[in-house]
Amino acid sequence: MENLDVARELTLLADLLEIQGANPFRIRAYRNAVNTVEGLSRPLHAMVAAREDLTELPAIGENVAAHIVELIETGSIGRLKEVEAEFPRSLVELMALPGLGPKKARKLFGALGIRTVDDLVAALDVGTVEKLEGFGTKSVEKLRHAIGDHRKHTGRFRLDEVEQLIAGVLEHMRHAPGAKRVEVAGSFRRRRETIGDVDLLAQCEGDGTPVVEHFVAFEGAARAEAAGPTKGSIVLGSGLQVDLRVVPARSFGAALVYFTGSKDHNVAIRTRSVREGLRVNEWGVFRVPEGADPDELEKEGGERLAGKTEESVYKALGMAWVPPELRENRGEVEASLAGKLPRLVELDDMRGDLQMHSTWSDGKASIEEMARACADLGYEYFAITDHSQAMAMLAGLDPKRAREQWKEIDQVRERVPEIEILRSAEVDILKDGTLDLPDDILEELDIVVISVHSFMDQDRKTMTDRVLRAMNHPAVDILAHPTGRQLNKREPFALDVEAVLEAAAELSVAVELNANPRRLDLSDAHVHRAKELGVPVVISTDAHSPAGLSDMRFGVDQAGRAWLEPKDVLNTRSAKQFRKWLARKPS
DNA sequence: GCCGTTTTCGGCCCGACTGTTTTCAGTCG
Repeated sequence: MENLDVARELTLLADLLEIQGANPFRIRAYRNAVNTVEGLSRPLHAMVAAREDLTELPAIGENVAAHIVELIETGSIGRLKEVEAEFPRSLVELMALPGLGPKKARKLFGALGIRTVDDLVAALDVGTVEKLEGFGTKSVEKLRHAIGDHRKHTGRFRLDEVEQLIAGVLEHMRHAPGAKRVEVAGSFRRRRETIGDVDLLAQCEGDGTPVVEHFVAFEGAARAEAAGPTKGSIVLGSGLQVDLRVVPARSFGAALVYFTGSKDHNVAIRTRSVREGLRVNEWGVFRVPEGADPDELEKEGGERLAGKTEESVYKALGMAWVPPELRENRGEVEASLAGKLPRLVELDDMRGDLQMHSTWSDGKASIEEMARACADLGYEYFAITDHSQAMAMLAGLDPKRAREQWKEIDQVRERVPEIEILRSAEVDILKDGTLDLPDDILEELDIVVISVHSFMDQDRKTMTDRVLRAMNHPAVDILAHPTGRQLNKREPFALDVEAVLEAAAELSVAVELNANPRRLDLSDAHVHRAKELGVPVVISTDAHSPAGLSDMRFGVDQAGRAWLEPKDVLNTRSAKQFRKWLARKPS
């Protein structure tokens, strides 16, 4: 049982309690606990096994701690079973539909016995939903659209997909009448690995209606969901929802903080500000007048302290500006107040790229083309890591071809002297944990990268033992894409990541943060755990062409979400310092 | 259900838009 499984069960409990109509603050308490669990870098099952006190964790008290222990030790939560007896867990599937919340889900279930999206479709078809109190022709129409979208995609889009999907919207908004500036906020700005919907912010003085009207008229919009004087919402043909908010310059920074989120981050800073007699909303930071009832104030009532820039908003709250990647209420608020925010790793810090392929295996470009592309990026060094022989369909290298490749590397070293080329290979970890190239080849490589590409359905113990055995080979330097996941496509394979990271620390093996936006493997929480354990991290693109080298920025963003500083990332080191690390082991 | 520079009870972030409930609940972020 992984932390994500625990988070899922607790979320389910919160959702069902909401349908049941439980105390909203109790529901929020569960959701706060979920946020803690999702951000936790250590596995709860290990903490439970070690009899650690879970109530030490933020937002987890006696009750939730008991639920977690029960879940891990018995596989289920009694409290959840009780609620499920009243409302089936399939109802939360309904709540995934935009516009359908807990109240309506309860109503559909109570009045019509609807449990699933399929049930809902049937009821919509026979017209019984429309007759329900609280539902009308419009809401029925919206539900039909929502179901269509729901079936079209999994609900979330990868970061790189969203970049492409919103390019047209951003171009369109450049011509919005009266809009001075348009920024993307939300989870996209926080650089989460997947995005649910996109939040745009436009700056405009006075009435925002023309900006919103221009926005909803975007030709790529399948339909408009909402359009008011300060807010609009469209759904693109892909099913991606894009929301727009329009604010004046004096509020732009406050709105940017607010719509960048995360929700938990906002709640944390607002809760703090209430204690200071301040009020924070998307219009600014305001001092609540002595004796005034905050509920009676206008949205911009009271003395305005800040709002124009994000920096001013945080400063008014006694905080340093927080990088968007950190805004998850996982310690950044406290760190900001204490002046102890990390200086996150940036693209400019990167001095080399340690995984890429050439035409020697499944890459699209020659070694020389990759070398020149890396030199153009300003790197000091890079590693050519073509596949090993087990990857026959990818033209993986056997010992003979590896030696041939080295001759070509020598030639390219002469032709492109401005960059250091490391002789390497992405060596397959075979089914039994042995490596796919013989020791004499491994010893002659400058750097050895290993990874799993086969038998990914092994059980957790077999897979973990296999990876640990491979890591114990003295020639190994880097474990690449450790969990094998592909976002929205392939689940990570069963692996005890905690055990792997502990071994990496002991064996002085680095772990890769694969920067390819389809992978981003390890995840941010696991990378954070690597940092805690002192495991060196490398950020590599796994590029199969010169264009693929630009994926580095996705890896750097993810590293920022894991709180990584330049010193935590091996390939921020100069070539000389990196060479020193390579020489750390006798072999 | 959690939490404490209002410490073991009484709070808990704040605003916009939609649809339909003629004065506001539900949903969303």
